[in-house]
Amino acid sequence: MPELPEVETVRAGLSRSWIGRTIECVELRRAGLRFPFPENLDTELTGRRIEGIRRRAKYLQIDLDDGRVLLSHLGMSGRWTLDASTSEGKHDHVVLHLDDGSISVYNDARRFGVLDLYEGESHRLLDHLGPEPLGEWDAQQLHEKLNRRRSPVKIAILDQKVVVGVGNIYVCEALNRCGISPTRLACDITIEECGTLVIEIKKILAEAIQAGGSTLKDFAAVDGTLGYFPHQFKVYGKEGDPCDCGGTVERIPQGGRSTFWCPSCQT
DNA sequence: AGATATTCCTGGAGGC
DNA sequence: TGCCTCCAGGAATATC
Repeated sequence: MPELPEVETVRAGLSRSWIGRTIECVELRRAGLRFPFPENLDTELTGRRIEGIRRRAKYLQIDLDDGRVLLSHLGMSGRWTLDASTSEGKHDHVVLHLDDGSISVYNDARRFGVLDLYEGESHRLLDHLGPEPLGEWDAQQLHEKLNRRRSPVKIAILDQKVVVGVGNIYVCEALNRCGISPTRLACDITIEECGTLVIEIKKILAEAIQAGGSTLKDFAAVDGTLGYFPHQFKVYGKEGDPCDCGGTVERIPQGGRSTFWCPSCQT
């Protein structure tokens, strides 16, 4: 499941191949993914040159030469494959033919992804989003958001209005590094603890981007060979394993998903 | 407004 | 081997 670091690496990979290219032909193999595609998406994209690719939260914003933006979210299993040799895979939903003769394929088994076209600054999926964790994000901002929430801190951090891009894996890892129990109420997290959380979240995301950049310098994330980064997790998926502190990693359900944590050192 | 439940979807894992 | 059930999860959406 791509989290922010994965999306950032995909952005870098796509940028290298796509920027400056013109889309010559678009094949839509179905009418939509999570949401229906906008009307005539294929012809609207045809002839457009790609001028840049930005990222907001886990959304990719592909800037086109007519001022419009192609919005792409990978959902759980979405994947852009560049220089595809075939576009006949089982879940190949969208195919772009570029003016250098290459073929880019969007594949998404679970179809939680999004592909949309918009113009201007505003989009319904972007407008409500909270701060970027790797931007000017600090303890004060986090504390203000957590302050008025009575849900567990782990659930609150997953809320895109609190901070964007921190998914289930990295919130578990960050709380473990900070020694904070995922079951604590958000409003009980002190400003000092918010400071630690902000620092650790920034660090863990930056490390993951670094790992992606070095391990996947050939942009494996978008050439179809890899869905996960070979990243070392301390608690995520480690139920029953020993924690560094000597305790044992446990798994508990929170909001219908799994939280991995160590009750010995996270209090 | 905030909390909670539901929803989308398929592949993979475990049980028998 | 095969069938069945359950689970994973981002995040919008509806409901209370």
